[in-house]
Amino acid sequence: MKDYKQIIADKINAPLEKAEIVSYITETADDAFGDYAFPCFKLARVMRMSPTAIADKLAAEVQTDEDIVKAEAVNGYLNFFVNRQELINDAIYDVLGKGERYGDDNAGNGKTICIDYSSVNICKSFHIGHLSTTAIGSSLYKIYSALGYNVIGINYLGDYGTQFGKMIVAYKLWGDDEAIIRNGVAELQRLYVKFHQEEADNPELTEQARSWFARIEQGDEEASEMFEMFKRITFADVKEIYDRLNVKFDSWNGESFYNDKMDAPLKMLKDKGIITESQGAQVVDLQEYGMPPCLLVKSDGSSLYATRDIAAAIWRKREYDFDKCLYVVAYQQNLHFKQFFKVLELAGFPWAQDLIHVAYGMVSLEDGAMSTRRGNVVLLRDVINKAVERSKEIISAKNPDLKDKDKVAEQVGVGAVLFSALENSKIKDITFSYDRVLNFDGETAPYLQYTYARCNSILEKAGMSRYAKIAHDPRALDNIETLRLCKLLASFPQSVKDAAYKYEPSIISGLLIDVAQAFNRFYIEHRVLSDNLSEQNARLTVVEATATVLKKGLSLLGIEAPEKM
RNA sequence: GCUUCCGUAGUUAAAUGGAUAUAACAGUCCCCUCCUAAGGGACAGUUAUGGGUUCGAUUCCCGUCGGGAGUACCA
Repeated sequence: MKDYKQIIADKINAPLEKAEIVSYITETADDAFGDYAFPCFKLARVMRMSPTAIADKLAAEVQTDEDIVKAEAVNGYLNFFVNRQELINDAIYDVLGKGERYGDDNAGNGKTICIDYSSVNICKSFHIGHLSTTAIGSSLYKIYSALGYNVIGINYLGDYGTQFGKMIVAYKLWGDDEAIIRNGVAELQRLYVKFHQEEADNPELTEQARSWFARIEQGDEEASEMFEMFKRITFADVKEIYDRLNVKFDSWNGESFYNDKMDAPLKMLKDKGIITESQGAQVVDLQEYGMPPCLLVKSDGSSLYATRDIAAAIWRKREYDFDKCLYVVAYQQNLHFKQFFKVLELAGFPWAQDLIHVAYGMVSLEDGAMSTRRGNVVLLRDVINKAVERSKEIISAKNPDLKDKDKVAEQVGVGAVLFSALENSKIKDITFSYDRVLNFDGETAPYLQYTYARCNSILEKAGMSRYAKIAHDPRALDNIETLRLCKLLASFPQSVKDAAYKYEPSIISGLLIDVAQAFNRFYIEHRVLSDNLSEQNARLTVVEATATVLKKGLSLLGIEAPEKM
């Protein structure tokens, strides 16, 4: 695509730096106004003229050519019309030329980025509260990879803490091996909930749990064996979910991995005089930064969450030499991240500014917050199963002869679930609703997949695959629907970059919805397959370019695009 | 209390400080002898509130109201 803003800036004879002019140029709100606009209001003071007069004057001075065919002044805006036929052509051939690599970039070559996401807890079932971190993290993984970064996906397992002592106590008291084999994590979960119920009346249990956890830490054989069993059961459970969601990790180093890696960082912080003692605990005072102190060592000498996170950040920097390290974790932990980032900064690590907390909103149920302890959760597996079920129902109603029905139903159902976590700004809270996840109409993954399948069906019927080189009639593309669609296709690479640098996959999902809507309008207005071959060939290029962008965009969200549905 | 995030149609959301605030869902009504109706179209309906900055504010600043989250030995 040509850099129209630059081209236009060169044609504006205003007393401003070119870069500043470029920064003011926007796309028009309505294509009736042209394609790009330069608002003249800021010039009013400099030029001592009204914006309307300035726009008139500048418009008269613009030299039109084959790129910029018209400039006109409207209400203080200087509006430009580009050569739309060429814009359409450039957009299509840019997509077709790059194919599935459209949107890729080399901006990240030679750079490493760590993404800490999903981070499951041992013994806890995978519920919808874990969907956001998993879907957003996995999508950012794919987006940064497309931009050429070397990406390290880290599942920072929650595999450390007194709760595992509690699990052992619960297992020894009420454990039922058959039920565990049959129900896996769900059974562990049941034991965990039971423990918390019983613990309320029997504080003795808490003491036992503490001592069992101490035995895990000391490497006691019986304790370790049980702990390993809990881990195996949890992994079997989450592996199934990750496989279905097509989510991958390069490292599973969890909290316990850093158990023996905290002493050196603590000593270093002490040597630098950052740590002070307060109420028996060792803390970093952050009052002058408007934050409560960051606790690193409890009064009983044991470590805390922040201690492990600091050790982990230092270890990761040494191991991966990351350019950035992202933590895809809910905003509830905003303060925690601000604190430990600040501690690392105070410790003199310049890379502390490369640690980024990618915060997202909470998921709650219609009847309130979820709680693993109270057993009030919606399991992700159940949600996926219901979505796949729904997808099957629709297929049998609308397309009963479809091949690979089960596979397509899985792709559509899983897509719908993933999309629900990626469609909106990540910071928004979500109230989980089956009605919404199971609705496959409108702005949803199935709508995008359906539109892709529509494109594909036309391409298949046309019986050819590469349209780029076939002669075609450009007049078949000279219409507003094609223009709007092609502008969206052309903006895809920038959206991929924006999504990466704002840590916001919804920028891509939003664009894909716009693309699908624009395509479906194009589809209704302009029949593709026809006897007029040069017209057909021209429109086929639009269809193929749309299919390419939809498929690529969906893949960056971690969603598959079935050829037929 | 303090810190912080969020308040846009009935609901869920969009909008680098720019032109008439944009979609979807739900509702009512149209469109399959026509490339997949998981689609398209029509109708109706929105910036919490009071100030300020600005030529121009959903966007930036201050206050008020409402909601979420956090706030020392959990993670």
